[in-house]
Amino acid sequence: MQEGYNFKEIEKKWREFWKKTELYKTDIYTKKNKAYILDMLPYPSGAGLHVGHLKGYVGSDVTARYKRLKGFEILHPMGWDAFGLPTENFAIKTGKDPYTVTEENISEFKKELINVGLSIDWDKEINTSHKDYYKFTQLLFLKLYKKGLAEKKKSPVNWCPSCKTVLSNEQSIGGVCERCDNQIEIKIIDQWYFKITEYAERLLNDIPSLKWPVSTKKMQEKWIGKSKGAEISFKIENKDFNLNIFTTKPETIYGVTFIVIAPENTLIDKITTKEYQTDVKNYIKNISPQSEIERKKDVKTGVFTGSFAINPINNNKIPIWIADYVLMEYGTGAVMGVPAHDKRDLLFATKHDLKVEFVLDENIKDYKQSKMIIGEYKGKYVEEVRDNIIKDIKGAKHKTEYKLRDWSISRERFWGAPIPIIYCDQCGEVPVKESDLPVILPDDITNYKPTGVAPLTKSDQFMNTKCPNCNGDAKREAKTMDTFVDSSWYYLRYIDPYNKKEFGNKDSLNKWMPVDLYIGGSEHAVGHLLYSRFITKFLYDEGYLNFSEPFEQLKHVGLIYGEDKRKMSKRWGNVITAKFVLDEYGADVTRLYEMFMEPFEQYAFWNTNAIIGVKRFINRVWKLQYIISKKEHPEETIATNKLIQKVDEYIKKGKYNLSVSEYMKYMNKIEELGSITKENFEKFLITLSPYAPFISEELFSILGHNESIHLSSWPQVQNNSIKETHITLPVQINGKLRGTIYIEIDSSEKTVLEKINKDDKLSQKIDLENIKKVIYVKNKIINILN
RNA sequence: GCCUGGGUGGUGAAAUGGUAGACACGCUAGCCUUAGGAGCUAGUGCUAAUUCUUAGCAUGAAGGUUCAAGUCCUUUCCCAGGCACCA
Repeated sequence: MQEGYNFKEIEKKWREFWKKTELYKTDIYTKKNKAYILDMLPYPSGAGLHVGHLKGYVGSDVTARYKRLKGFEILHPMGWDAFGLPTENFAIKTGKDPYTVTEENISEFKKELINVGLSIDWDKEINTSHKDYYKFTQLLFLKLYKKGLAEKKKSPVNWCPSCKTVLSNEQSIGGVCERCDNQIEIKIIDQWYFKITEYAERLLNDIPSLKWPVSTKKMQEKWIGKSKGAEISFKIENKDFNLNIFTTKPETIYGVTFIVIAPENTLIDKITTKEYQTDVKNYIKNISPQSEIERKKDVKTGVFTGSFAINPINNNKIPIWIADYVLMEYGTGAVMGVPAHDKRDLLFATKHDLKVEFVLDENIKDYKQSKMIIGEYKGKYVEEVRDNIIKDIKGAKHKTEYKLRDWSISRERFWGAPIPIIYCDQCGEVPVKESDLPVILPDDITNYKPTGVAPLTKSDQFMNTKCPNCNGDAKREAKTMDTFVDSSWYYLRYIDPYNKKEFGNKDSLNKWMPVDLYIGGSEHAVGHLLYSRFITKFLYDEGYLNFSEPFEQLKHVGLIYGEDKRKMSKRWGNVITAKFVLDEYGADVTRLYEMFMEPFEQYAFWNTNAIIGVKRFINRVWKLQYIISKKEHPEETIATNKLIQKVDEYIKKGKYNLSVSEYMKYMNKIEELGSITKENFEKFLITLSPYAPFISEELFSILGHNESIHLSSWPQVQNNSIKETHITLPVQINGKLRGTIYIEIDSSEKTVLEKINKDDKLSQKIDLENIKKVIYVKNKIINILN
């Protein structure tokens, strides 16, 4: 009587065994080659872990286990992005404190991740909300501060009226809050910034060297948004100052018919003439409360200032307007209006009856192919004359602009790392001494409710301190850091998580970094991934690291949607929890199915019905132990070699779905042959073990091994073993498939034609006497043209 | 509008320019079973017919290159994701 496969007992047994034997512990000081396989730091939300979260973790675990079998020392850690708004909001809602909420969520997440059989070294677990971690987040702040790369400035910020906090540009894409989808307002307040813009050029230049998805690299390039052009200074009639504009097409200066400045531009008061003051005030009053999203209209509103500028190339007098289609944040907050060669300027000119003057015979397909039609350089291509024109314009210079803005990092919320700054009446803004870190979050706050004022101001215990300079009474900065700061350096901490003095031991960091394979969702294409690159470059400059890119290879995991094709969410009731699938089908089946259902990077709709195929497969794997035979079939050897090669290739390429197909093909073959040798069975189990670590471990031990399958080596392909001797060759006649013939491998054209001649069916279809041409690709195809 | 990806059976999907649809789900028939939402066997792109065979048609559409195109080139339509007044 054959026993069925009882995953519940068996998986439990091996989970305990792996824990007890510390099977997945990383030896940081190893002499072996290293591989750092990392998942993006999960946010332990109260909603729990669902099947979509698992997919990425299984993919990285497959790779980690594969590389372990290939003889690498593996660092495959896990931790928690534990600070943040949702936890704080949940705490407010339930009356619990964020510490407890976080602990509960982490423990739930961790349990499921262990159940799924990830080969994680849990000794290296990190938690960004733990003081031993955020001490170094604060240290990072101080290091940046000392280099002038962290600074407080009053500036317009994205404000979420619902979360009552500031958001970064990356968190407010499209003018809505990333967390709650509310519309963003623009507020002008004191905020802390990291000057990522200082690194714009380097962040851009290193993109080509990354083994990342093209789309992500392109997104970063666009986000950084480098444009080369010129800054041109315009004299203003009857005024003693100039107005600077930025343009990428300085050659069109001949066609400037007006100047437009942004409504937020501080020069407006000085430029506006008396008689236009009321108009201008009204205009600005009407547009300023509007959010950016409302400003993105094709209607180009604007108002005349009453003043005129002088075009430096031809001394033409041109009107200066104010319009909200000009953005203060980019360039100089003023543009030259060239309606003939700019769509927006044309819309504006048409609406406000402004002149249109052509400069170029514009080539619609390629601007570079346009020729000048007026001025000194008439008849020449734009590209050749640009530099000369910049030279010709008095007060013009080459200028490069970036769309990238500084990184806003301060938040008016409680559940984050406090910014280590002290305000002293005598000394002003003073950084906390490094030796005084961490600045610990207080435990005397019970009401976190967002009011717009940082909650930490309510804690006297926290706020009151002494000035590190003069020892006088002083107050602490009450804002906390955005969680993206926590996660901008965490990948370093896994290497040396207990280090009390530094981010991590320098030698260890340099040995283990960069991350060899980084797996996570594409939603972090510009936020987290750009911040991490910036921080790595900064720490490189500071001499802590000898590498300047943190993630060598990046792979995105596709989202899993609910069975109803909507995003998995409590709101729709379509969440398939990790717990449910693991309880129902076990870890091996869950893992295999998540890898099998579609290409890894692709989004998918969950389908519980389809999981049965993998379940059947696992049951068949279990039954292989009953058909072990001493006699090896030649086809069995061929199939085994092929399996090893294919799976090897597919894991390397991240084509996880295709390796699962290979296992199934192999299984079909073995069942057809009716037996398998112990040796081949072992090889099969080892190649399967990265995907199905439990059943492969159990069967390996049943085969008599005392040591874990996960400590064995990837099987070798036998080169001198039996190879396929015959193949089926497709036969085409005039380009159409008419049949196949079974031939010896590497047969000559002559042999093949003879064989076709002997084939009753094929020879009837071909006029073998009148062959015009034969195309024979060895072992691939033969095409006979009559 | 711009930047990425994609359009292949009833479904998820495979295919270094060389037998399109591997592998799996589903479906159909049969076996086994008290039962099947378990298991096993066979079949399954579409359309014809003279149906154990054969022919034609099939990878969003239209052209092109080639002995040969899902794959390369040109035009075009549609879908998904991202960005979007960046001068």
